[in-house]
Amino acid sequence: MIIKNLPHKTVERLSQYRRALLMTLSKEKTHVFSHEIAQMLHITPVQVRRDLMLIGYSGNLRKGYDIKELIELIGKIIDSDKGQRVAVVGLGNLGKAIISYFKGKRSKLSIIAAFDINPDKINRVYDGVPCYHIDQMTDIIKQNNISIGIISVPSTEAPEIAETLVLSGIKGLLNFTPKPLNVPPYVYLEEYDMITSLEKVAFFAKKNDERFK
Amino acid sequence: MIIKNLPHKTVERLSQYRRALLMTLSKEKTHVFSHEIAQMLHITPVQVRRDLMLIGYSGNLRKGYDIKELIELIGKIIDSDKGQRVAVVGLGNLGKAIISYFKGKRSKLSIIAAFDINPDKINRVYDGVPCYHIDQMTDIIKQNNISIGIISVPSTEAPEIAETLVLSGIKGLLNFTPKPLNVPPYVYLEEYDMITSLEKVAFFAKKNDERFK
DNA sequence: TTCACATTGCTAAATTTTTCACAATTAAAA
DNA sequence: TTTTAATTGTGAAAAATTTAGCAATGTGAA
Repeated sequence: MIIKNLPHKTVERLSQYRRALLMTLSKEKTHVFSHEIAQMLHITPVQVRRDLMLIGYSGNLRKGYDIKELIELIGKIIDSDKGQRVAVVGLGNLGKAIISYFKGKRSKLSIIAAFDINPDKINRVYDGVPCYHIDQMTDIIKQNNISIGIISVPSTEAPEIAETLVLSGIKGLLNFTPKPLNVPPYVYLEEYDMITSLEKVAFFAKKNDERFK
Repeated sequence: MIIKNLPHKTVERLSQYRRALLMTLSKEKTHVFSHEIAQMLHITPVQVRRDLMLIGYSGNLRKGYDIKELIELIGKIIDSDKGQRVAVVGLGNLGKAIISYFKGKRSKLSIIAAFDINPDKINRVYDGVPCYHIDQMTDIIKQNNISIGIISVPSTEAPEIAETLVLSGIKGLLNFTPKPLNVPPYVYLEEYDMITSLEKVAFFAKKNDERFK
């Protein structure tokens, strides 16, 4: 299902709604109100309703939204029906953390390969994900039709890795190194830097603290 | 230095500007143009100039911005002059990754303690950060005036950990678990979920792919 | 010294995102 | 059956964020 021009932020929240709903799933509770979802995610109920409106989902006026239906619909919108395969490049602490976070998280995304240069790691399997040498990256990506790459190598290596991934035909990249990358426009790039998050927390914690003093 | 009502997004970008500038720092290059910063971070030059305007920094009309001066000014705005101390709770792969990311990243933020329940980890030092048992958390946080907590425990534990941290007097929290938390308004909470990032990449990669097909 | 021109700084406009406000609706209670 | 009360859905307003457009300026070249 394709809905044209879904706002960036809405896409992000849809993923969060689904995650939160999957966590609250139970036999007794089949429906959820907008204000319940809102409370879980620290946003407003209107925003939830607006997002659901954008994806054309209607709730029941007195019972709220059908949890199972909603989860399914979000899947139809944000997941690719064929599924998408993911590779993690760099199997250090972060790479391993990502893989174990992912374990058991159903979803149409599956991490099916990891790459590293450390011989101790190569040809071993981590949480169900086999690790290969980086030299094999292009081949394995092409063979397995992997379309998404997660970069968790040391930042000095990041640009070269990114280039190789792009040449291997990757369609989306998630860069966890602090090194800003450059990719062609047909590759979607998302960068996340922990330091920035932490500095943001530090800044607003400080500000908050002054305000509540 | 305090500038009232600095936009949320600007704070985030200031941190990124600093990081990017620290990476380009060299003897030969003392100045940088707005379009150079912009290119590194995939944003527009106008946006860079606007942000710098908000913090009251003036560049040189033909040479651009003085890199050293700018780094220093950003520090004056987003850092706390006394510095802020940080604790990592949960020393699994993610906790270790965070600590090692942080190593050597100067800055007024310092990770000075880690907490876990695994006896093998307790009383050991990881990348310069000592690990204590979670039972000691409140004491150590108070003694060392730690104001920021990073939560990297399994998501089931997160709410309890958050509560303890809040009671210990923490001012800001960075939650890496997919479990949404609740904290009082005087605590700044930032949540980051890798799965959401990855799903976003997947969604826009798919969309991009259709567009460029 | 004068000129050319790339860049900054900034106002105003545009766009995106969030919130308000309230009519419509319907499940459950009376 | 009627009433009540809580919730949805949404147009319109507000707020936040980004971008356009351009005058002003200062550097280096002529």
